[in-house]
Amino acid sequence: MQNTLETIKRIYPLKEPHLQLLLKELKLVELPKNHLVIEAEKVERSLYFIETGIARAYLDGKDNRITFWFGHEGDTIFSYHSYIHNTPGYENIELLENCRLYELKTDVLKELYDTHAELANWGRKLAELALIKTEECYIARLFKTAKERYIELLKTYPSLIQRVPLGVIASYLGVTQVTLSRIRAEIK
Amino acid sequence: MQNTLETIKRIYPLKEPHLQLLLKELKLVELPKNHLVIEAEKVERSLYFIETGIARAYLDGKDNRITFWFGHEGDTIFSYHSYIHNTPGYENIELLENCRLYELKTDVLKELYDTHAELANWGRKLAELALIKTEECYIARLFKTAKERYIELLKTYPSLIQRVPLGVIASYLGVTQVTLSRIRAEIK
DNA sequence: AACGTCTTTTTACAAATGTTAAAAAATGAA
DNA sequence: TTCATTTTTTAACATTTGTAAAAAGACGTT
Repeated sequence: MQNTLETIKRIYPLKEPHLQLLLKELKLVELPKNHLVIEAEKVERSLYFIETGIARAYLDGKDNRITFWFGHEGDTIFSYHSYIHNTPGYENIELLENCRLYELKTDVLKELYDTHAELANWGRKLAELALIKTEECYIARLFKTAKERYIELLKTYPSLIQRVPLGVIASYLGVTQVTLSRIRAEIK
Repeated sequence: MQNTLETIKRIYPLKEPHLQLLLKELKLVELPKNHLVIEAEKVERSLYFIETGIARAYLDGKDNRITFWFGHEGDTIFSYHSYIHNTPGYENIELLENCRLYELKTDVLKELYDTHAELANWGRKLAELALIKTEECYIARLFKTAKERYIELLKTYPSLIQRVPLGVIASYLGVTQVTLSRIRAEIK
């Protein structure tokens, strides 16, 4: 659980007893490629830490499917919308390869938040960090061209191109697959 | 302080003593239209609750200025990026009219988080709610056309059109002012 | 009212991206 | 290897949006 442990510690420095309180609630789950970890229209009862593997979040529109997030080792899979409103979320999160995840039940998490100030602060930090990541994603989308974001994606997730159809990546970049092909032709 | 009080209570139900701990740290500031509450390249030491008025966040690109957020009564003005990393943020937040704000120093806030579990949970909820708002903004941008988002903006901030140059709104919608004019011509 | 300034709309044209379909390339199974 | 299937690229054309500049409108001042 090396990656997950580091992730948890990096979020907020927990003292040993509180760290153990959290760790003992984690359950290793090994899930196959294409598995839907989070399903739209369902109320989610768990969050996950990605120990190994890659995942994506997508959302179906009227006549298209848009991927708006990729996650890998050290990232968390968490439908905040579903968790906060206690209603079905809007996103699907799918594994792009066989993954090892650590699962944490949200009702356990809420209980921990209510009973331990240290863990409440850890949870605050978890949300704050997720917030600035989302914000960065949003702003990158506003200020960078699809070409710039494609080049960055290659750096951040070098293995992605091997494993994901280009149509998925194109939707993440906000262009059609044809345009992505033109971008690829341009930069090589 | 009606609006701010309601905002604070709505975030997370604080019991009276903890609510007072927070309230007594708030300081009313009245600031004029066009004032920059948050400045890019500066480390921010406060967050603000909008009691009355409208504000916007913008960011300067190479040759353009993009507005990516509007806020009004009940919203908070908070540079999470600057606060979390303790480095200068990237956004400017400008008042679009004379505003009454309640200011809260971030070092006071951190102190409260560390010493009171209730307030740590309030802070967690503050971040969680900000997160899903940002997420919704991001997703709306991916799935809705500029026209749809313009119509929604008219509903959410009916007064905005009166007070903000259309160029600003166009940048928020992700189109040029010419295109926004075309949209406006189309829907009336 | 008349003037200057700023904002918004309109126009004409250019550039970028989308659409559709076909060709080429890659992949996997027999 | 060969064949069938899927994915990616290319091409031709249509549509949308951007750019630049002019026209129209709004606003405040004298």
